[in-house]
Amino acid sequence: MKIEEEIKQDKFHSEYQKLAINILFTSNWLSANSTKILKPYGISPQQYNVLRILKGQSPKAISVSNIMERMIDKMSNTSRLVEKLRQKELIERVTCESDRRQVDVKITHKGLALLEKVNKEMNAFKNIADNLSEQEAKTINQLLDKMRG
Amino acid sequence: MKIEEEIKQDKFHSEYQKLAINILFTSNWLSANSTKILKPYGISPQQYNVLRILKGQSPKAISVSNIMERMIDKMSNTSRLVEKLRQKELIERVTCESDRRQVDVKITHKGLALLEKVNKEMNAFKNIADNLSEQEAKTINQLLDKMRG
DNA sequence: TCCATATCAATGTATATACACTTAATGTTA
DNA sequence: TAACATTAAGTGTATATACATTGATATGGA
Repeated sequence: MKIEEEIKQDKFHSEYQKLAINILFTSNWLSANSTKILKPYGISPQQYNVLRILKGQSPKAISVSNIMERMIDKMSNTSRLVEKLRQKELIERVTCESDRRQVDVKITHKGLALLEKVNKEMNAFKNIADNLSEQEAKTINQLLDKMRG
Repeated sequence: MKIEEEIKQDKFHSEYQKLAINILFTSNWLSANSTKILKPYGISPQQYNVLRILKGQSPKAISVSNIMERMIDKMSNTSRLVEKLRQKELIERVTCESDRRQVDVKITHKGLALLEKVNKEMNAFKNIADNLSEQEAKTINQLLDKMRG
């Protein structure tokens, strides 16, 4: 559906302004979708993002600041997110011996098992694939990268 | 900068997964930018969105639920946002006489004046225009609309 | 008219977020 | 090595958010 209809605004100041609004709107649309899928599993999209990052490094551990660098939303509070995941026993956290300021974080078997189940449902990206060709997805990816400069 | 570098992830499961992440990341990037510009004016991006919607209707008033329909983030709490703006005297709120469940909301002179000043700075969209042609912006807009189905 | 249902806005509450500040450990250099 | 700067992580706090619920009004059918 056209963004004009989604937010009932029939004209925009420019194609660029419309683009900014379209990106924000689409992002919220994607988030709402993930939140809904993740809810029954008791994790937020941000926590899911952290779990995926840790799975990507598994079985190695990485530091909290390394997690932060890899997060989609750099502004979120990684320490507290990690603590939430630890309470659920989805990750483990150990002080790094060689640099005692750092904390080594690693996904647990329980975390990997959860991710396995969730990922199946997270073929929410299937929705996207239903509407766009792979080439079209690639085009947007290239243009967004270009846009951010 | 390529999304791969932004979040230090060198490969994705598919072009579609990459697209979802790219949209979320770019949206956060835009939000962080607006938050920074708006901060000295004491309003949040959501409050800015509401003010713009009200300006679009000015001098007419619209109901809280009409505002909600037009918001980029439909999930936010419009009642409370409106109350914040009222406290700052940027809008006014009157119970609708013909339907006493509704509330008529209208932007004030003070609100319009603030928007005027902010909008000048909000040519943050200039950043986008620096990197993309109008045709490229249009292409992304069309593809995002198509993507949401 | 009466009652069930729908709609509009507001509120309660748990959680999340932004952002400044603190604490502890490590690096640097005079 | 003492003094200062930097880095990593955690914390305090005000605000924002998601989401269920409430309360008031309106609507539509028996």
